Amino acid sequence: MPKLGMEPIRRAALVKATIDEIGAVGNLDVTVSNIAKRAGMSSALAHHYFGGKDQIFLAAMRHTLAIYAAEVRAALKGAKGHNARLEAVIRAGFTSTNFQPEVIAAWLNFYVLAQTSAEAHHLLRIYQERLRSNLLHDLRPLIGANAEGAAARLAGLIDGLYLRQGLARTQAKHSDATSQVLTLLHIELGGRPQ
Amino acid sequence: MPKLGMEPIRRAALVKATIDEIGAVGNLDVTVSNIAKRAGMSSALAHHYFGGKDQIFLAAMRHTLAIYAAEVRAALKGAKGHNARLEAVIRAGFTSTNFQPEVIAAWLNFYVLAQTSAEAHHLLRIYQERLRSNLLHDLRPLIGANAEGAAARLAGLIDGLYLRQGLARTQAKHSDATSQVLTLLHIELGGRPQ
Amino acid sequence: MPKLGMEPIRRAALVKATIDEIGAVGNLDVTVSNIAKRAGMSSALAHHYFGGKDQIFLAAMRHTLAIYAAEVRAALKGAKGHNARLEAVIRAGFTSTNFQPEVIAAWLNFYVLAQTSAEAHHLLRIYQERLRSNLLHDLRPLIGANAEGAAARLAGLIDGLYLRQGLARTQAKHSDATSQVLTLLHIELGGRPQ
Amino acid sequence: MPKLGMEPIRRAALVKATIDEIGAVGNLDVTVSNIAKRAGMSSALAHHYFGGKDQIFLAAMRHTLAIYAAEVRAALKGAKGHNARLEAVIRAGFTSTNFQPEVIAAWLNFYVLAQTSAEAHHLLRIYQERLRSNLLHDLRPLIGANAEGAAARLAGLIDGLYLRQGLARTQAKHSDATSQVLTLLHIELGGRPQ
DNA sequence: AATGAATGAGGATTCATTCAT
DNA sequence: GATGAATGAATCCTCATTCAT
Repeated sequence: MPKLGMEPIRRAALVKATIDEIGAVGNLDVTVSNIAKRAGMSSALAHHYFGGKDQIFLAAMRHTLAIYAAEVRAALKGAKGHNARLEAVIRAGFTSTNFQPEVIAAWLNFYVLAQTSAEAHHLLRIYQERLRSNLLHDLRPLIGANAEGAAARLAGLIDGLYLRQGLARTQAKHSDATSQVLTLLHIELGGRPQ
Repeated sequence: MPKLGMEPIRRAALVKATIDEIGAVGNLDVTVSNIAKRAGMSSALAHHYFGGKDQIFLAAMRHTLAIYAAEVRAALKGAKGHNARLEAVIRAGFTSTNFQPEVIAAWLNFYVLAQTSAEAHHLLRIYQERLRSNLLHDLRPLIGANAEGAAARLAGLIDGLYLRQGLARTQAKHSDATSQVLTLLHIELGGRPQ
Repeated sequence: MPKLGMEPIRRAALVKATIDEIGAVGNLDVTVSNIAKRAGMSSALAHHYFGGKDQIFLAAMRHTLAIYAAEVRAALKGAKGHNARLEAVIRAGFTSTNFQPEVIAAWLNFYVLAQTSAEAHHLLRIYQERLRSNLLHDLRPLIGANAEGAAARLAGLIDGLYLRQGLARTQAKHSDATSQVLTLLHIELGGRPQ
Repeated sequence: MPKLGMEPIRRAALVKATIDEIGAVGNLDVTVSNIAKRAGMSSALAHHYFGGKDQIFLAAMRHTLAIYAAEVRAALKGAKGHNARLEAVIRAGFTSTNFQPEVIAAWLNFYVLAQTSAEAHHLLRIYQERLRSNLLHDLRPLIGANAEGAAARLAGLIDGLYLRQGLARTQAKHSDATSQVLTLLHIELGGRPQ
């Protein structure tokens, strides 16, 4: 067998390497060569499988978003009731998987990429819309007309804490970020600030 | 006859051009040549005045931060009372000056720059700390022990809304962003969500 | 089951594809991959059968020259008398088969190839020599000492018209080219220009 | 040692180097690096002055065509009478300047370039049209209705002999080529072949 | 017989930066 | 003060070619 079926393996390795490399370098000025090296192959092969640097970035982005989406879905599966579901959605965003330095760095850079790449822009929009709709779905039964605003604030705070975490070079205390958002959820639902 | 006092003029022109160029391109992959062209001079002169690309970026960043700081200071000057001061701080961040597309794009890119440049990192930290301390200063008398958390949430939301605005290519409705934060302030102070 | 006798079929397909590809691209910057794709096989197989790009080009060249030679031979077979034979040789060069855009493009590129490839140079020489000798063979009995010059001019004109046809992107009016050469033949044989 | 007004000097050096390099390599697979090296500068500078490889080629082509045109013009200036003018036009094409190996190689490659580059195509068309019109201008008064055909044949023969000279690696006997065309002129004008 | 996998080599192009004037 | 000139160092991408299966 002529070493068949390498494509998915190679692609996965490249996607992983891309995120790691972006995390290591801190921006999108990563070279295809270095990504490929990190993934254990030649840059030519990376081009062969992805067609170009842009495609590699987009694949990495899709992967990151997919992981996030999967975590949310998994979290929702075990949650009963609106409150539990809202909590689950929030916690999913700050999972240790999602809150690794490389991933945070990648997220930030995807926002930059979205300034130039229509596709990246689109992907980010989808993420935002999904987050908003997830929150709205369970906020509405609880607080009705206030749900819209609450969802916007919760989503905004989640993104803002992510952004800020990119700056804090400390080993991410995701518990902090999580609890801030959960607190906001609490008070949005009518509880006292704490 | 050598023109006297050109330096500050040239530097200002370059700083302005840098922000505009970053806004136009959407990321930090702007060339010194293009910045210089935009500022009406040769790239060699840009190097002469700033020493290098990094310094140009940092100067642009300092400028943006300085503008922001000035707007906050001015807003605080006319504000009486804790509530008014908190509102002023919040509103200052979403001034039309600060909320121009180029400026938003620049902010985002400064976060990226802070991943690699210690100086940029430092500047962003100062901004964050100042925002936090401004909020804290007037929150503490009002809500005491809850002030810390409230400040973190308000600051996080401000940054998050900024980030999100970078994506929305619509002509910035800064009123929306402002009112979201003001609403959060309101409920953090014990009001009912609205 | 290994297919038997595939070799000649594959080789023929590649030769055909090469000429078409050169015609489509317009120069020798064609890739083995594209040629192979056009021929319905992998580039590895193309290498397997020909050993390398150079060999593929040479095979395509030999094929083109062979076709030409065959057409001349066929035309001569039905021609009686010196005049008829000369006409036949001339007409054979402008057959619709030989005068297809791809073929003309290929010819031009073979001249370029002959600048670097000794073998290509050799093949082109053979073609030229054969044309010259064909013309000479029937000119000599008719015009004696003038035959050498007349042959050189006729051959030169044939090649020149070919070259020019490469430029004219119009659907080849081979009749024009043919009649120009036939007219030259006429006057070389002592007729009045017309 | 940067001086002012280097541009025309550099451009001229690059054009010259391009023709020489094409002559040396035998085709258009020349590298900008090698052209630049031959011209005594870095490839970056070559790009700076021309913008890209294509532009370099076109400049070389324009230069070659301009030289040719100048030689024709000069030759015509000293020629009195239709016969003399026709001879002058013909001889000009085979001047030692135009008939250097590099120049012949360049011509051939320009024909190839014209298959892909609209601009190159255009330039070659202009050359052909000018040659045709030059010939026609002096043929018409002499042979009237036959002028069109004669011009086509003369132009075709000139190009064909050029093409053939590209193959003959012998130090160009331009006298031969010239005399062939002059003989054709002679017989087109009603003389006996010789 | 046939091909997917893989790569080394090379080339066009860009750009920050330096320097002499 | 100001700039044209100049380049070295990258970087993306392509492609002929090889090899294991």
